[in-house]
Amino acid sequence: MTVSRTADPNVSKPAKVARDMAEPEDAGQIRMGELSELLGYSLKRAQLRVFDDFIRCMASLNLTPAQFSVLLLIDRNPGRNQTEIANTLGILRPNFVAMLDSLEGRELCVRVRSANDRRSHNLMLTDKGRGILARAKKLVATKHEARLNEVLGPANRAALLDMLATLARDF
Amino acid sequence: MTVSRTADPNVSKPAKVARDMAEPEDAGQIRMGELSELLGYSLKRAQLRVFDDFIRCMASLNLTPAQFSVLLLIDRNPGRNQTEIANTLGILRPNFVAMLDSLEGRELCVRVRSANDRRSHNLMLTDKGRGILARAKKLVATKHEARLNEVLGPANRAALLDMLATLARDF
DNA sequence: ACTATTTGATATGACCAATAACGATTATCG
DNA sequence: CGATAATCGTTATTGGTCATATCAAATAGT
Repeated sequence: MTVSRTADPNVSKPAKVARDMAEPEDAGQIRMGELSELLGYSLKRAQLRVFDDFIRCMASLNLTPAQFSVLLLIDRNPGRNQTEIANTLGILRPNFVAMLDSLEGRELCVRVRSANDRRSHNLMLTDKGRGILARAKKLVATKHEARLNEVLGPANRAALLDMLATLARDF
Repeated sequence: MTVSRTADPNVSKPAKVARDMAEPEDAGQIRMGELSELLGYSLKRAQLRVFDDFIRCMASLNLTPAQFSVLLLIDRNPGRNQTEIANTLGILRPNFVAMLDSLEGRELCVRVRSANDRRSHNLMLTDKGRGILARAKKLVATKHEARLNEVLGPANRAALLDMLATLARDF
């Protein structure tokens, strides 16, 4: 993609507001055209904002959205191997290795060689990992999702979630 | 982020469906846990799908979502400079250079040194660029957005767009 | 005039996505 | 059994995007 996370758009050039005449007549706001009707564009924009807020809310725990989702999934499905966890998150197995290295290096989870199949690793959280995850969940609920509820309202938030799930599933 | 575009998630391991007993009792679906309630997660997932479809719909014209948005913006705001266009799209100026190089190389737009300010380039579409843009808009309307309407329904699509705009604006 | 700022551009680094390939292990099946 | 194929985690590598610092040229401010 291309839409940046920090190059805040529509900064609107507050410099030279209300010009005292004499200029090519434009110099005003830039017209978005049918861009405002493009679902994909708004989708991307909203996603970047939401992720940004998520990261800010998690700053004290230093967890990215992806890391959070991995911890969550391992906690809910202890003993699954890397391929299974990576696949359900849409992460390719090669790229999942470094990610697990990081989490395991922080002692949030462990790889345990499976007894049945000595090729695979059974993944599970450490006590520390469960503690961090619990704190992370609280932060998400009280800071992140709470803010979403403020902006959207509970009903809209639920409706939005439903539509997004529909898109991710049936599109 | 981390969610991949092609590592299709929830492939669900159709191998070994309906096992004839005798297994560690799990081996079934992986539990998503509160991940299904995480707005950011669904947002990302949906965004990747929509962009993927956009790219497929545009395959004949070879336009990415970002390139399409640039052409659209230049068409609606001819004569603006690179900084202005890049900023409103959330693209950083350095990263916008190669993008314009590509579009200009395909003769879809041109940079014209400004007479007033000889530092800046006035951007405008070529005739070819306008032609491509017109065809692109048709493809988006008849293939891409039409499909979104099918899956969501017109009312839901409008509501979704509104909520996403709200998020991108007020969040 | 002198300094500061702006514009487009270059170079570079960090990170993510994607593919191919490898060693170790397990499954298949003739 | 034994050969072949498939799977698991891993490494290496490539291409793409995002971000920062910096530059020369041009302009603005004083």
